[in-house]
Amino acid sequence: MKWAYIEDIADFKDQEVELRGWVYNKRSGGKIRFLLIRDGTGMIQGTIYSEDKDHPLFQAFDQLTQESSLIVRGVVKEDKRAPGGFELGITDMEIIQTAQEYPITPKEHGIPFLMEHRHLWLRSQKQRAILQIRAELTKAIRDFFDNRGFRNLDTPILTPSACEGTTTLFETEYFDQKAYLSQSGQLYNEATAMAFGKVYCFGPTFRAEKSKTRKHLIEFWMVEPEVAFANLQDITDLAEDLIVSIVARILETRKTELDILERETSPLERVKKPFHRMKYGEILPDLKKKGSKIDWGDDFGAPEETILSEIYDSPVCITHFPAKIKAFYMQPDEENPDEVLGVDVFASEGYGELIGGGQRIHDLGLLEKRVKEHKLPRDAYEWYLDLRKYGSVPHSGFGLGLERTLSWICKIKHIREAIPFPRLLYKIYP
RNA sequence: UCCUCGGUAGCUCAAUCGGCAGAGCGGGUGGCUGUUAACCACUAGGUUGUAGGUUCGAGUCCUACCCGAGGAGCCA
Repeated sequence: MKWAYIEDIADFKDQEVELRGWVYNKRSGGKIRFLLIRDGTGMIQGTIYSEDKDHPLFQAFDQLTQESSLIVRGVVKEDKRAPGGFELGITDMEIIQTAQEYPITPKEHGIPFLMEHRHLWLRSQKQRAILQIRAELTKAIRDFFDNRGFRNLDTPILTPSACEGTTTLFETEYFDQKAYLSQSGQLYNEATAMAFGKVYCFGPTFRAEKSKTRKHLIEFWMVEPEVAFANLQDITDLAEDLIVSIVARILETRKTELDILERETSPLERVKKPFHRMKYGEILPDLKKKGSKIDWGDDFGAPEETILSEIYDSPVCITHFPAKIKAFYMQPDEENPDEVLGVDVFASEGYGELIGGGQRIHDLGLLEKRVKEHKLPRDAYEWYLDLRKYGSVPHSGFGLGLERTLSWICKIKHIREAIPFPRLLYKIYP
């Protein structure tokens, strides 16, 4: 008999199939029994009917507990009464393992309990929907860059020094040296961009910051493109195109999952080019008008991100930040050296910063000066300075946080649900 | 790191002024021909986060600690 997956069940109407999966829930009614089976691709209701109270299938059914694993065989029937529109008339059942009392019952649970059982929570409908969209999002991002001729070149996770020298890094041993977990692939991207023109890296990054908010993970995934000869304008266009492209893909292919999450799609449908683009200095008066206490030179905080999404109902690009709040490698604006050619993209609906990036310093002298000003160990950056000695060109790039983007697309309350196993402040189990 | 709130059955929660520790779900037993987080009846299940203190008496009040949640700063 053919082993089928539930997501393809419509193709097997009136045919006999074998399904392999787990018990999601069961209900019984005297001479009829209902079994909700999930197989990782979907869910279907199986039915057993008999006049005989002691029918072997009833006996097997009665043994089943939530999340027991089993193989069932039967005929696929279309039935409007069944969730999903199809059901399986079970003719044969093989129990693989009878699950012990399953902790996550089909009732409400609290966050601490669910987090403690994250390895099981992943089986729930909403968690599956979020992570299904995550998988599609990753694919959409790769497709976007691959289709534009970008080369995917991985950057190291173990690094000899800080990329930006600001945020706290995880330190580890590297034989007789110290090493740090990467917090960005950018500096290495700049090297590969000089070798390949257009590159991107896509991998995990680590921040040892003691952040405890719904927008922060200790370990998160980031895609970082870097383009030789690109300026701020070019890279802002790229950032817009990327976001428009991935949102469109999710709307097109993951409607079912967005429905499971009860995600209203109209804010996503509004994600079209061009985005609102403003200089930092231009947006300040609007922020202040709405109650922000920000002054020129302050970085955006949570209140500013909230206000931005109150003013605009789609993503916004902010450029030309004060130099002192940005990283050492940011290219200053020629007309106004206190400002740098950086761009941040803020999501709508209060989800905050999705993208941070901009144009990098390509002048050797200026970069050397910045390294000194930021008190960075010059010998660790020697290779990075080399990139400015041998055919230096203006170049730009950015980083997009995968989990933040996913949180926004799914409109979930907390970023911890946007990754299978979140690493949170002081929390590394399971 | 700071601020706020919380910890009672496997889970979600209740317990009046300090006065016998309870319900729903889940488990077990039985019932029901179409259930949709099924339903109905019965049943088992407790070191009230830990340590100390006040009191005739503490889940409740006080002190310290542990754990968790929400928020801030920093960032993607």
